[in-house]
This record gives sequence, structure tokens and C-alpha cells, in this order.
Amino acid sequence: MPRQRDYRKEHAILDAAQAEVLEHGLEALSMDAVARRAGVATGTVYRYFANKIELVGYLYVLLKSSTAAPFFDDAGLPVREGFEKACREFIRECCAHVADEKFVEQIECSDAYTKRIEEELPMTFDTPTALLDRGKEEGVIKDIDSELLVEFISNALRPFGRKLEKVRDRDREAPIRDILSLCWGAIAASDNDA
Amino acid sequence: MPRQRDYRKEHAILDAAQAEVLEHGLEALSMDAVARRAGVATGTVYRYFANKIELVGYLYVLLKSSTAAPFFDDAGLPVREGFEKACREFIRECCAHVADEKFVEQIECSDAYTKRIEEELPMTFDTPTALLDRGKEEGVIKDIDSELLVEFISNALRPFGRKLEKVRDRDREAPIRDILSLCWGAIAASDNDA
Amino acid sequence: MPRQRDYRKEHAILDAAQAEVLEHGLEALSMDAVARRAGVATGTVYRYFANKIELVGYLYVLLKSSTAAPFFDDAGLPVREGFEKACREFIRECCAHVADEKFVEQIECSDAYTKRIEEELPMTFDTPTALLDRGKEEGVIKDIDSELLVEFISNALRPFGRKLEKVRDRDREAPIRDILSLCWGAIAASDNDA
Amino acid sequence: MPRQRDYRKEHAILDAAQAEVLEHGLEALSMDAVARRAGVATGTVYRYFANKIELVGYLYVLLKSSTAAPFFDDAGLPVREGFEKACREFIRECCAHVADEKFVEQIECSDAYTKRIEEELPMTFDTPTALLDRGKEEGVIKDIDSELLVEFISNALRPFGRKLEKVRDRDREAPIRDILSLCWGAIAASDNDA
DNA sequence: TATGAATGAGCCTTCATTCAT
DNA sequence: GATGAATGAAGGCTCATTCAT
Repeated sequence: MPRQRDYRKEHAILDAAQAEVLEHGLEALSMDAVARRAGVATGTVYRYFANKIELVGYLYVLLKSSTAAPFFDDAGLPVREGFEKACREFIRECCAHVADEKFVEQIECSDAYTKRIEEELPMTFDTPTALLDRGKEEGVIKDIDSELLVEFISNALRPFGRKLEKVRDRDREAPIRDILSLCWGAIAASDNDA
Repeated sequence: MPRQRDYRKEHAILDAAQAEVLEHGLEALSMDAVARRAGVATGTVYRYFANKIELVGYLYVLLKSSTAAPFFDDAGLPVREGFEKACREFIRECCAHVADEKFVEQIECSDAYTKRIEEELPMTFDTPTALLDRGKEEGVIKDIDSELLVEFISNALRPFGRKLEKVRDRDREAPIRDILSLCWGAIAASDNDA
Repeated sequence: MPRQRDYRKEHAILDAAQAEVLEHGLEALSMDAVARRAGVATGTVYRYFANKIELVGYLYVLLKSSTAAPFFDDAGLPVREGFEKACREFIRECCAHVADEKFVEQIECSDAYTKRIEEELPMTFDTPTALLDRGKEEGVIKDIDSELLVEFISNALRPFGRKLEKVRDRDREAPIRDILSLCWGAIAASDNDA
Repeated sequence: MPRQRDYRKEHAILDAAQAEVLEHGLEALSMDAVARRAGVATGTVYRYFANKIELVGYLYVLLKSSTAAPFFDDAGLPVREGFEKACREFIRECCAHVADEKFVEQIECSDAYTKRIEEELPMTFDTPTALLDRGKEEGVIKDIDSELLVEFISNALRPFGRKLEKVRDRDREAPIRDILSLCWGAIAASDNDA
């Protein structure tokens, strides 16, 4: 038996690549640097990933899925409660994955990668909207296309990850409460809205 | 920053750089290409900008200011009306400057540039919030820090620029109306919110 | 030169190498490709051949001997008849082995291999010249050193292999007849030649 | 005024490439080596030749034309005399250009280059055959397609260049006389040839 | 001052060869 | 003995920057 394909190594390479991008930016990512950081010979990287684009693309998919969108599945809670829980969850995720997010953004900004990746990865992250749909039935949520709602809320929330990341946990509560109030106000069906 | 006279040349170079990035992406930007496109010798570019980073940084400042944030100054209109007008304005701006926006993002994603630029360019784009402040006094807007409000709204709206850009003008009205409804709902002081 | 038993494997490797060169050229020959095609591990190739040069050299010897020179042994036929038969034979061989010939040439052109091979392989393919010698005795062939004669004829004929290979069998007869006429004329002792 | 394109440099690069191939073979030709030998930076080579293939291709054309085929134009001499003069000339050329010839062969053997070059260079070296045509009219040369005649003679003679190159000038006369006798015999219309 | 040729470090990738299993 | 993962030196090429003219 020969030496066997080592999934540890694959992981090490991906990790190294991510770290490298985080430190020096996607544009400065060099395969040599990745190899060195992963403790591996240059050629070895190519045993696990056909080329630079594939390596980056793979990493992209990995990280993209870790911070996708708020998750409005229906856990049976009252709508507003469930909604705020999902939002909090999403914000927490965003804070936790600021680094990943940054990486994902770098790739999405880059023409070279985006094009290639788009071609090969349909990547439909369909997030559940059951809770919102029930909210609409109950008349507490505006009758607006759920997809639009999710998009609006995600857009509004996502950037706060970066902001809150640096804030101590107990200092987050106040701004988060404000933000949630804005979120709920946005989607709530109100009387003034006729 | 430019060293010598002939602002025509300086302008030509910046234009060329912007066009080049638009076409091939920041990562593919080469000084030779910029020079060629600007109808100037390679070396000349270096008379006007000390190096690539400075050139890109300068371009960044230029474009960053063209799409900053929604502009809530007080034109004396009723608050809601004024708010929606500002939002519409902002959305329109976003659509019109998708390309610039993309460029700005590319740079903001890129560590190499960001770090240098941050050091040299404080760049505080303070947007007026007079309208929101009046709204709060009148009791029609939630009593939340105006800066946070603007941020929330900007975040939520900005990405729609990309989306609506591809849509025909008359087909934009429907989604925009939905979005505005969400925006106003977000910030409006409602009874359920006590 | 092979190190161990299993001549099947050895053969498979040589075959694979030859096929690989035929398809992609000597310059693109990679040990990995050879191994893969031979259904063998990369390392195994090195058990049979010390290195790439040795493998190629071995292949060279194999193929070189399949297309050497026209074979003027004396089968008792009238000289001219025998001569033309040998030439036809040689042309046919050349056509059949164009591929091998190409390979041999590729190696002979390549310094890297040639030098090494020369050192290790004297390789004297002495072709019989009995027929020519009898011809000279009979006075029908010019009194010129047989080696020179063979060389001249081989040189003149060999390239036609490449040309005639693509021609349908029955269309070969005409040009071959012309060529044979030239060959015989070349070596025939004629009166004008005194 | 900037530094001007320097045709000396272009020449130096071509020379260096040729020398490099002669010494180490086409397969070992590296752009770095060429640059170093030409006394130039790596990048400079690319200013004169878009890439390796183009450099080699250009060199090929240059050298290919220096040893093409025997030149049977009609200088008014008696046919046989003219023919032998042309052959002698051709042999001399071959001797003088053995190195070039070797280079040309290396390229023609190589799949990678040949294909590319073929595409871009029709390269019809049409050699004059006026002398042969007159010879046929006068009835002293066989009535065989002139192109075939030239090909036959070229094939037969070319390899002798390599052989005679190493021989001192005065020792060449004897073998050359033999060879010319063979050549003339080949194409001469003789009575035995009915 | 403008020009654009020249520079050379650095990048991605390949591949002969080794060696742990 | 066979396997194929690992190695790392090289190779082709690009491009920011310099500098002779």
C-alpha cells in the first residue's frame, strides 16, 4: 500500500488559503504561500486542487454556505418571537463569520473568480420562509413576496456583523434591540400602512 | 497624488484606469494598459501618481463619493414624503452607479489598497439627518440613533441597485413601492411598538 | 534496462511509452502518463527502467532496428531485378513504419537522449551488400564503395515513406516506378559514364 | 525620445536561441537561458518575441531558408555541367549549414512546434527547375516530374552535408565525384532505360 | 518633461524522482 | 515488489517600476 490521500492535508491547504487571503488579500494569494503555510510542497497542493481557481472556488463554496441568509423556518413560535429569534441568530452568525464573509466578498468582487465559479456552481441556497408565510396568513406581516422580505432583512443585517464583532457581548444587546425593532417594523403589517 | 500640471492628462489617466477596471476587473489592472488607454507613455503615469496604489486610491476617493448614503436633509416636506423621496433618490443613484459601486467594493475588499487608503484618507462622509431628526420630534419616527437608522436603510437598499439596474424603468415601480413600504415601516414609530 | 522479472509489465511500459510519444510527441512524454497508460504505478516504471532516459533509449533501440536500411542480400535474382525488389521492400517498410521512424528521428534530434544513447549503444546495423558486389563484378553497377551506394539509396528513398504513406495503394505504383528508375540509373554502370 | 527598439538585441536573442539549441537541444531551450546568453533580461525577450513558440518559429524560418533545396536555374551551361555545379553548390551549402540544418530538424521533429508553425507559415520554397526542364527537352534527362527529381536529389544529397563537414576540403573531392556520378546517373536519360 | 525599452522578482504550473506504506 | 502521494526545482510568462534617451 502506498501513502494514502490525506484529508488532513486537504484541510490544511484550505485553511492555509483562507488564512492567507484574510491576511494579505485574495489578490496576493500565491500557491507557494499556501503550500508553505500548510506545511506542504508546492506540488502537493496541485494533487488536491487542480489549480488556483479550483482551490479558491472550493473554499468559496465552503464559506459561502456558512453565512448564507436568515433562516425563517417555522418552529411553532409566535410569529414576531420566531422572527426576532431568527434575526438574532443571523446576526450572531454574521458576527462569528465576519472573516468568512470577508473572504466571500473578496471573491464575489473579483471578476476572474466570480465568472468561473458561477459557471460551475449553481449554488441555490434556498432559505426557508415558512414562518413569514404563516405571518402573512395571520395578517401580522405585510403581504410582500417572501423572497423580497428575506433579501431586505439580510441586506440590512449582514453589515452589522462587522460592526458588532468588535463589541463586547453585553454591549451588543442595546443596538441589537434597536435593530430588531427596525426589522420587525419593516415587515409588520401596521394600520398606518393602508 | 498628481505631481505636475496638465490636468487633462491626469484626468485621462484616471478615466483610463476606471474603464480598465470596469472591463477587466481590479485584479487585472495593469499600468501599461492604463497608459496605453490614456494615450500616454508608461512612465508618464508615474509622473502623476507615485505608484499603482496611489492611482487606485485616488480613483477610489473619486468614486466613493459618488454613491455614499441616502441624503436625509430637510426640504420642508412632510416627513414620510421626504423620507421616501430620499430613498427613491438613493435607489436611483445606486442603479446609476452600479459600476462605480462595484469598483469601490473591489477596492474595499482588497487588503492591499484598503490599508494604505485608510491611513491616508479619513474620508468621513457625514450625511445629513435633519429630516429624521424632525421626524423624531414629530413623533412619527422611532427614537433611535439617526446614524443607525441611516446605516440600516442604506444597507437594506444598496444591494437593490444591482438588481434593479437590469430591470426596465417602468417595471421598477412595483418592487420599489414594496421596498419603500418596508423602509418606512422600519423606522416609523408605531403603536404596537411601545 | 529492466531490473526484475515480469516481462509483461516491461512490455506494457514500453508499449505505453511508444503510444504516448506517437500521440503527443517525445517532448510531452511524461513518466506519469506512461505509468497510467501501462496500468502501472509511477514508481513501478522505475523498477524496470532506471530513469526516463533509459526508458526512451531502450525504446529507441527497439524501433531503430525496425527501419534500418535497404537489404541488398543476394537471393540469386538478376541484379537489376534483385535491386528493385530490395528497394520496393525498403519503401514498403518505410511506409509501414512512418510512425516508428518519426519516433526515432525525434530521439536522434534530441541531444539529451542521443548523447547518452551513443555512449551506451554502438548499434552497428550492417546491412548486406552482396547483391551490389555481384553487380559490380558483372559490370552492371558502378564501381563505387558499396557503403556509399547503400547510403545514397537509403537517403533518397527514406523520405518517400512519409509521402507515400498517405497515398492509396494502387496510386503508389506510378511514383514508385519513377523512383526506382532514378535509383537504378544512379547506380547502373552506363556507357556515357566512362 | 525613449530608448529605441534595438535590432541588435533582436539579433542577439535569435543568436542566443540558436546557440542554446545547438548546445543543449531544443527540448532544453529555456527562455531564461536565452536571455542570459543574449545578455538581456528575461522580460526583454518577450518584448521582441511574443512567446517561446514565436521565437523558435521565427528562427526556424530564418534557418530553413538558408538550406532549402538545390537550385536548378538555367545559367546557360550545358545541362550536365550545370546540374553538377548546382549539386556541388548544394552539397557545399549543406556542409556550411550543418548546424542550421540540425536545428531545423529538431523543430521539424517536434510536434509542438511543427503544428503551430505550419499553421502560420505556408513557406513555399519553390526552387527553380529550368535547367532540368531544358534537359528534358534536349532528351538528356529522364522525362519525370521535375519536382520529384529535385526531391530525390535533395534527399540523397542532404545527409552528406553532415558527413563531409568533418572532412578536410581536399579529401572531399573524391567522394563528391562519386556522389555526383550517382546523381547524374539517376536522372540521365540512358539507352538501357527503355 | 515625455517616452517606452529594459529590468527582474515573482507567479502558476509541471514533472522526474523519491519514499512511506 | 508495488503503489501513488509527496517533493521541489525549473520553466514560461507577467508586470510594477526604473532610467537612458
